[in-house]
Amino acid sequence: MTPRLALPPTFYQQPTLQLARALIGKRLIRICNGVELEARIVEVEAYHQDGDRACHAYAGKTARNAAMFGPAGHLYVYFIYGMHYCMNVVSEAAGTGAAVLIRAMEPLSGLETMHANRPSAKDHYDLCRGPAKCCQSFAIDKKMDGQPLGGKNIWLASDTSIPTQEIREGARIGISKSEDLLWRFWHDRNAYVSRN
DNA sequence: GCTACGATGACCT
DNA sequence: GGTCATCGTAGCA
Repeated sequence: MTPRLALPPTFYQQPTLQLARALIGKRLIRICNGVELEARIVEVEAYHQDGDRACHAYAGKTARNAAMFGPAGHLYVYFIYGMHYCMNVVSEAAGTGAAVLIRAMEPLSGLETMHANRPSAKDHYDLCRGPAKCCQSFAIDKKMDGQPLGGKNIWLASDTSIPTQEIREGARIGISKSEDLLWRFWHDRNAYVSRN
């Protein structure tokens, strides 16, 4: 079994696009009702206030996106479509609005609890195959907004060795602005990715 | 105060 | 591939 050690704060200080790539293969670990949930990240999208009109921080800081302007390595969790939550890893120095959206993960352990958290999932592939599904399986909502990764309830741990050449990049999904930016990164031909 | 809409998912055809 | 549930924000009056 791979180590459970949290990644150091310096990991989150790399530029947003670089961090987005680096997040592919990392493991997200969360303690939920005493059960350890673990999954590896297989799909992400980067968002940055500078020149990215799809970024929630593009128009400046508000109560909703405040966590994006906070220190790197914290969570930005937002509510969308009246019923879903999505989680981001905050990047860049405090004062800059940028983050990486976790779009899909491959469940590794605690699958029983994930299914309990997300009853509509028909199989383990469907537990974390989409940003809102990740939050549902991991029981992440607004209460986690602004929380640090590396605390005792939730943290990121080292790689599950995905070769760099297996990481693909392309246009982000579900946005209607700045669609030209190729800021989505995913593990090629991975069945847990929302779209290949 | 009012209103449009969104970094989605479930279900239908 | 299409529809729609459901509500917090932001933008505007």
